[in-house]
Amino acid sequence: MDDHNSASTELVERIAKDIQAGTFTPGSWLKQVELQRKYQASRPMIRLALDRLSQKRIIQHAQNRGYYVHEGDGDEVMELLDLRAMIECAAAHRIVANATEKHCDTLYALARDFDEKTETGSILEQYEANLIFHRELLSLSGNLQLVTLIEDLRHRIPSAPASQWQTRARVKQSSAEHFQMVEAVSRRSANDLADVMRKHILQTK
Amino acid sequence: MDDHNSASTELVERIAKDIQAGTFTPGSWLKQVELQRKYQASRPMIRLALDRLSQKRIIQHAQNRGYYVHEGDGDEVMELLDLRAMIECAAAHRIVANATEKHCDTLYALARDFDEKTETGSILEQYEANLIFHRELLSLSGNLQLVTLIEDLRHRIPSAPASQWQTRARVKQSSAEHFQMVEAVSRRSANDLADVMRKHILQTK
DNA sequence: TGTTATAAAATTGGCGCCAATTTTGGTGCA
DNA sequence: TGCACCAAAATTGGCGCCAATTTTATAACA
Repeated sequence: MDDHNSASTELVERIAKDIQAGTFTPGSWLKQVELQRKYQASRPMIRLALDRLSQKRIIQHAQNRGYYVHEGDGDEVMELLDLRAMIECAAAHRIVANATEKHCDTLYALARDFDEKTETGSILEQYEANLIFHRELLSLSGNLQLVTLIEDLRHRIPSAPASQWQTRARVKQSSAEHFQMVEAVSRRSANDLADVMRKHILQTK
Repeated sequence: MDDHNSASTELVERIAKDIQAGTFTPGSWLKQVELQRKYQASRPMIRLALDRLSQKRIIQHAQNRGYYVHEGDGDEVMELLDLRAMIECAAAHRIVANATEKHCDTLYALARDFDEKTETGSILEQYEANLIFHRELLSLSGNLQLVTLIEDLRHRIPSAPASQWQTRARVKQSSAEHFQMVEAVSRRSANDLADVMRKHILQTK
């Protein structure tokens, strides 16, 4: 469909992923020539990608100085997490209402998948398995806009990979919470699901 | 702070407002030369604005064909309204918890303001007075991210000014609902507030 | 008369250039 | 030695150009 669009979109996603992965730490400058080399893209492409990322609040822009990775204000991060929790909890009722037996099985499989990555996989693999689980869970709300919205919100939360997924204990707890969510869905308990989700999100600082 | 940014941001807002106002109807093409004339801006500026609007899902892009005003899929519009309702209702509890007497007075004043615009003001004035009321109400949630998020969501709902604010009856009902919201806040009834908000949002098709 | 092929016009899209601004490094002075 | 000032280098930012594609208009043909 769109050829040009896919090129720049892909570029945006690659940079965003590298920011999440910690290749570019919060506060560091994203120099255009450097990005040109790193991603083998033309200058205008890079500039477009940077503008899009700044619109998404993933990076910030300073006139005549350039773009730098957004440093999460303590309050802002809390607000974003809070907002995520609000929305996802509100979706809990829809999720349990729409979930069939088959959906539960799928969710369980994805939860197991994440759990395995916990042991063997790289941090990036863990991150992605986690994303897939949550995407599947939220899609049960029946509202596709909600799924993409939450994903956008996620991107806006500054990555601190070192602290975020640092302790194995925290990752393991996340995995355990995933199973608790699946269980709550199976039991058709919206309130329990909402509780676990809120805890899951807010603790995943 | 940002000079360049403010220029393009302003341009984006002007075009967005014109789209909301119905100057550009859903489905119509946004030709770059035309926009250049209309907004007295350079080609790259226009292109940047168009890209930003397409990222915001306000307009859509077709490779080598151009940009056109996003035509709301029936389902998509419903999902967006549904999402708005979910989030705002979830915020209802926070709102009543944070609202002081003074806040209620402010809200009442804004509700009255909208009501007056209902009689005397232009459609655009009504639209803006409505926006201000809701912004004030939502800001009581204590979460600034939520306020801007809802505003973004609003922009993504295709305007049909002719049908949206067409009937005076509907506008009057909106105004009445505003007062009901203020009353619910005053009575510290989160559930009532949530109910009115949901109704208000979903009926404002 | 309706349809297809072709050419001209219009529109979009990518790229490089150069000016404006900021940062950096060095020099002179108290 | 520390500080202020100045010049050079680096970086960003806006603009116009031209190629690629699509659309429209025209003409030829069944």
